[in-house]
Amino acid sequence: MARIKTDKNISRKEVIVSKAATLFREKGFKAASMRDLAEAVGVEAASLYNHIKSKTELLHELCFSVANRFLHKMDEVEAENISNIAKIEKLLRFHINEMIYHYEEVYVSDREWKHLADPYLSNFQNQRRIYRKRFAAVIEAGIRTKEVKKIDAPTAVLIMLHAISGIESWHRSTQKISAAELEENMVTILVGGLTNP
Amino acid sequence: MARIKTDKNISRKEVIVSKAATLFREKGFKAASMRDLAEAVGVEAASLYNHIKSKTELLHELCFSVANRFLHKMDEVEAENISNIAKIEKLLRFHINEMIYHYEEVYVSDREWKHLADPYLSNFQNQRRIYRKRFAAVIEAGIRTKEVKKIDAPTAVLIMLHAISGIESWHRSTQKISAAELEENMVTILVGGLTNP
DNA sequence: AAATACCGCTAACACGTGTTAGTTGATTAT
DNA sequence: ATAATCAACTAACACGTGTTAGCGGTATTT
Repeated sequence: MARIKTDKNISRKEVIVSKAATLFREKGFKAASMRDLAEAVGVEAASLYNHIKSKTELLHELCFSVANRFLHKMDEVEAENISNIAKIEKLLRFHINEMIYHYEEVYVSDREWKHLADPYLSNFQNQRRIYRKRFAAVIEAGIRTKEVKKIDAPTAVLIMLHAISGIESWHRSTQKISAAELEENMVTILVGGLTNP
Repeated sequence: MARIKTDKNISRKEVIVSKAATLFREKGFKAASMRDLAEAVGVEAASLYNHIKSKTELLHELCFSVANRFLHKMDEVEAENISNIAKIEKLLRFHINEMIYHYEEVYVSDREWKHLADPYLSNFQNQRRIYRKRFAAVIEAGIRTKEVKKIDAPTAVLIMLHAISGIESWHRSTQKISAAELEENMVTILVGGLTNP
C-alpha cells in the first residue's frame, strides 16, 4: 500500500490540492473527475476523502488562496508612498508574475469560480468586486493628478486584468519569449496605454 | 403539444443553438445539461434530438460560426489599402463589437472550445493559431514602418484578444457605460499602448 | 380529403459521477 | 512491544448524464 509521497512540510492535502489545480486547469472543474484526480495522485478515488471533505472544497481552497494573495498585495501597494502610475505598474507586475509562476492556481481561480457553491460564491464575487474598485480608485487618483489619460477607470481595470489572463497562451506556446521579456512587453503596452503623453 | 415557436426565417434548430449559447455561457458547457436546455426551449430533452445530432454539435456550430466571422473579417481588413495602425484599430473595433453584440456566442467560443471532440478540436485550434499569426503579422508590419512601438508582436496580440474578453465584466456590471464609450475607451488604451509616440 | 413528413411526447438505457461504509495494513507514540 | 492513529483499499449506492426507440398527434403537400 504505497502512500502519497510527501516532502517534509508539504501535507498530503497540499499535494492533492496542487494536482487538482493542474487538472482543473486542463479539463475544467466540472469535467475533471475525482477518479482522474485520484489517478494523478496515484491512489484510489475514495482514498482522497481521508484528506479532503469534498470536490468543491478543493475549489474553495484554490480560489480563496489566490484571492487572498491579491488582496494582501493591494493593501501593501496602497500604503506605499509612490506615484499612482508606479502603484499601477507594481500591481500589474504582481499580476503578471502570479500568472507566470502560479499559473495553475491563478488560472483556475479566474475561470472556474462560477462552480463555487453559495456561501462561498457570493463571498468570492464580493472580494473580486472590492478588489476591482480599489484598483479603479488608484487609476482615478492617477487621472486627477494628470499622470493618467482621461479614461473610464473600471474599463481600464477590466482591460488590465483580462489582458494578463492572456499569459495562458504564452504558457501553451512552444516558442516562448522569456518571462522577463513577457513582463516588459506587457508593461510597455499596458502602462503605455494609460499614461498621459 | 406546443411546438417550438419560430419567426419566419428562423429554424427551430437556430432557436436551440441560440438558447444553448446562453446556457453554455452561464453554466459552462459541461455543467449545462440537455434537460436544462430543453427547459429553456420549452420542450422535453428527447425532443431536441429531432433537430440536432448531439450536444457537442451545438458547440461545433457556435465555435465555428464565430471563428469564421473573424477569419472573414481578417481577409477583408488585410486587403484594404490603409495604414497598419488603421488595420489594427479596425480589427480591434470588430472584436469589441462582436463581444458586445454577439456576447453569448463569442464568449462560449472563447472559453468552451476545449470541450470540442477531436477532429473539430484540432481544426479549431489551427484556425485560432493562424488567425493570431495573421494579426501578429499586421503588427509586425506596423513595427517595420515605425507606426508601432518595438514590442513582441505575439504578446501584443495576446493582450488585445484577451483584453477584449473583459467585456464579459461589462455585460454583467449594473452600472454600465454606453457601448460606444466602452469601445472608445478600449481603443484609446490599447491602440494608445501600441502606437509609437 | 388523403398521404406524408414533421415534431412533440413517455419510457428507458447504459454509464459516469461524487461520496460513504467498513476494513486492513502501515506508521507513530507510549 | 503494544496501543492508537493514519491512510490506503474494496464495494457499493444514489443520482444525473446524453441519447435512443417507439408512439401519436399536427402541419403541409397532393
